[in-house]
Amino acid sequence: METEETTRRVTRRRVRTRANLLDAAFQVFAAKGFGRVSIEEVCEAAGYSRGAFYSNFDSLDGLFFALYRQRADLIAEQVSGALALDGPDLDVPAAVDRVTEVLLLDLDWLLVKTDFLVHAAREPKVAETLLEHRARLRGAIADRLARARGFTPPPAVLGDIDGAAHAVVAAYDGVTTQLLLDKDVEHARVWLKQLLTALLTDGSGSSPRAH
Amino acid sequence: METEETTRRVTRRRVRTRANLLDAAFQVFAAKGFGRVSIEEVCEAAGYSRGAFYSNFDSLDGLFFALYRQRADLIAEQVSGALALDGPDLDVPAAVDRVTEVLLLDLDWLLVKTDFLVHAAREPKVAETLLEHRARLRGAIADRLARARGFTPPPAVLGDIDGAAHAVVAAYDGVTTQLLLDKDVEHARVWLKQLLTALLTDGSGSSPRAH
DNA sequence: TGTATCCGATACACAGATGTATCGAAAGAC
DNA sequence: GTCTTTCGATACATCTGTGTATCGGATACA
Repeated sequence: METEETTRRVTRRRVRTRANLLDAAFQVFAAKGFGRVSIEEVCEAAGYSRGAFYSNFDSLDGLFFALYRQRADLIAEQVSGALALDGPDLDVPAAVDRVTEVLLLDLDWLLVKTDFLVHAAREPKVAETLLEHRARLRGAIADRLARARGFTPPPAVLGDIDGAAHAVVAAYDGVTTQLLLDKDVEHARVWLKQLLTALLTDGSGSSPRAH
Repeated sequence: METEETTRRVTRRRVRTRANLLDAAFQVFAAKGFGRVSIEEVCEAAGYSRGAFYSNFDSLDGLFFALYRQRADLIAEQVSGALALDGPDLDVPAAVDRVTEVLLLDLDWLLVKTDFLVHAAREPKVAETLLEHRARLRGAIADRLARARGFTPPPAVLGDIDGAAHAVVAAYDGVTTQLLLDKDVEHARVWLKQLLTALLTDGSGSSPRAH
């Protein structure tokens, strides 16, 4: 990996192999867990030798970080899209549906993301980055809520809109935890929708069975 | 580790070293993460050689499993105690307070527990065990809710009491995730209380700021 | 106290991963 | 096409962890 900031001749082959390494890493990490993976395994999965790896990254941690960044940004984009989709007004339930769809799309991603969480929990520098990502997500949600509900304040003891956004994220995280164990994506979706509805509305909705 | 089920000659030293190994393992796991820990490190931390380890366990996984079991049972007991504390009737807020206290007591435990979660997410056999633990916990909560609220059903779209118990666990998991990153136990406590209150009551409570 | 059994330390053989140094080949610039 | 720069394969030295086999001291029990 480069440490110098001299202008390299930035080739084309390089970006391809880098992308290949990242893709392979995602697969391997999802399958075995970050802690159980060696550099060699990633290289083998990508069809390269270790030389390629060390030419593009400087450690497994570095690769993992790049991988997380890449995928997280992608998801964040999708979420933003799902949030912005309908007009400047209302329809929280529809937004909840769309976001839920995006967030619980890929079980492998949830696995890797959780790996990254526990990794970050022990590396303050990394934790900071993750916290920023989450803050951005919350911000987008809060904006959406502010737009949607006009001045209808969130109910109950959640506090202001910011509190509601916090609650949304917490619900997402909570559902994710269960999902990682039972692998039932469909159930997780309806469950998350119910939770969000319960948190964001005044409890005037219907009362389907939760489980 | 024993595989035979023959009656060994009791043992006293054995239980002590086993306990020591488990304690050391907890420290080391909390500090570095399961995936980053070697058998040697655990032994060194405990003041034993690898011989002691292999005499008591047959792999790091085995040790980890035993460790989780030990601590999880302990916590479960405490939670049960906190739930059962007051009379057969009511006072959900008080119970929420006590349980919150117990659940968010030890950051190290949360770390190790999350490590165990991602571990279990990739080992169906382990996942089953964890799911059972969680089901028991939910059961205890549901019982408590049933006792406390009489026939006041949980509000909103959560469904029945079982759904409410599910929601409580989800809230706990969600708050844990954030806590692992920002390490702010106090904030997590008040935040969890608010979330639970929002989920379990009809929203008639006060409206403190959430964040 | 004697003694049969158990526990855990030590040594060894081996497997696998790491990082670096080197070099041929590929890719871009002209 | 050539020439220069960059990429990535290979080989090497090293290190760390693993599991096993063995043995002396510890422990329980009579």
